[in-house]
Amino acid sequence: MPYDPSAFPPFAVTVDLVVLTVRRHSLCALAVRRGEPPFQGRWALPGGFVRAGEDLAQAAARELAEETGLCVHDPAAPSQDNGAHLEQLATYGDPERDPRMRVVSVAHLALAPDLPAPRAGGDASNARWAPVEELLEQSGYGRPGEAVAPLAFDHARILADGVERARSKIEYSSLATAFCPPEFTVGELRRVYEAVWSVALDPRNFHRKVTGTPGFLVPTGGTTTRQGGRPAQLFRAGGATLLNPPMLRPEV
Amino acid sequence: MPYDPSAFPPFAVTVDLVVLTVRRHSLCALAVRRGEPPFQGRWALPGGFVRAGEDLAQAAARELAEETGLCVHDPAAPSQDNGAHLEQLATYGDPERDPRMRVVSVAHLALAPDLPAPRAGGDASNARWAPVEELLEQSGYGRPGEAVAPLAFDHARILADGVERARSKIEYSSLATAFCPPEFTVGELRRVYEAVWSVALDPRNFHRKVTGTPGFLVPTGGTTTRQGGRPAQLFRAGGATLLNPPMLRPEV
DNA sequence: GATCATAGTCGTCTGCCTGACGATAAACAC
DNA sequence: GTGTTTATCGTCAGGCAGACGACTATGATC
Repeated sequence: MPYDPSAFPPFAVTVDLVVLTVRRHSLCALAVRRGEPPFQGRWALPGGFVRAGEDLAQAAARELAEETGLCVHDPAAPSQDNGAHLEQLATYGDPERDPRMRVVSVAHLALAPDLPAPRAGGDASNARWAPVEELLEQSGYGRPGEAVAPLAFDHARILADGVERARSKIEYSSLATAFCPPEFTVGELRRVYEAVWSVALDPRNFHRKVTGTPGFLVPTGGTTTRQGGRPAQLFRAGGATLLNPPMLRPEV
Repeated sequence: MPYDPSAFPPFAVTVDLVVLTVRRHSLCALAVRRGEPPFQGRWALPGGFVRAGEDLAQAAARELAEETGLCVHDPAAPSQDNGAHLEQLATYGDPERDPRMRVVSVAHLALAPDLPAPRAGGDASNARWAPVEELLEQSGYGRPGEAVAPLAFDHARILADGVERARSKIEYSSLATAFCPPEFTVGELRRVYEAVWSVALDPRNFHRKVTGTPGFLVPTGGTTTRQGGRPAQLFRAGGATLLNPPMLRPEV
């Protein structure tokens, strides 16, 4: 069909964020409470409209900074610490997903080290880190449990997709280090895997695997005893981004 | 910020398709020649506007049918043959990507068995299957070679992302069978892997791997000699979608 | 200070999978 | 029949992962 500027319907385009972190041995996501209809009072993923001159990645980084204060880790400037990993997740465009109008949401996935309490921003009257299994209960994506209202819109689906992406991506990439502070121990990294996968890993085999993968971990020379027990070596994330062979996720 | 219907800029939303197939031992993508500005006369990926009441996946399936006649393989109705695999790839929303207006494109990846010559549809004055390396030359995503005009818009980038997705996904899933006709031999499946990865695989180890993976291949009982040589067993794709352990892509 | 609990680190062993490659089988071309 | 092509089965060595023993170094408790 020939080009006709009036032939296409207008859409609103938003970015929604699945921000994951590991707190107290469990995988948590950032949720904001909606301060207005629709879904007023319900929990939702942070997000907002893409602005006129703005790229999708820019919009996601801006929203992330507004909600958490996190700066996106720029591979060109690795000196910047506390930078989070941010990547595009998927796009959700069901015509019925927002009752107000036709909204297409480009969801992004952010991985961050454990942070202090989030600050609520924008139209959210509250914000919190919630265990993902708790957020996904009552939504068909988790085990039934406490009577918690499901996430607004299709955000449970988006969160489930983001969690699944994170779970599979730490298998074959060094992304698990994005959940850790700049310096961390092998045990802390192992607890990240255990929290994200909800499994127990053998500390000895895990240690052999991560220290034996070239470029994954770089020793800093320091040690720490913050976990109790024998002091552990401190590491930084090495340059390698792909793990080959991958870390194997145990069968359930 | 409070909700204000006038606070967001309007976008056009399109779907673009990376349709891949294997022809004559090389990975090919569907390209359409643009019949109008911008980029008039240049090759581009097929695609079009998402309609008002249409889901993104519906729009992609509709465009695919318009351009190729392919029906999307519905897992709920596996009896339908010649069904292609279709999945969302990524979304591209650079403000400058379309000089006419602000367009966000939700790219999809389709994998199809070898097809007869494509039919040009919509505003395309021509359509063809072109080897991906040829389409990616001159675009910074392939080796320099013949003087071929690069793809329109950011379609070279989209194609490169789609090809990379296909290359990595056949490692750990049974998706390579989507490139094959309903019944195929181990050798034909091997040539799919060889074409997509541009490598040579050992026929004996490949045979051991695919026949030894439960649920990957189901023998139909028939044999064929369409490749010459000793008759080969015919298989259908089994129910397994994930390959565990994965097929290993040889180092370059 | 001895003992215990906790966590980290190094080794060993076994089984599975892969890559390399030899050998055989069944068709077709001449 | 001989040669060529493709399919299929087998063998062997190396690498890696899971299971698990052993030892080390700290803090807590008695």
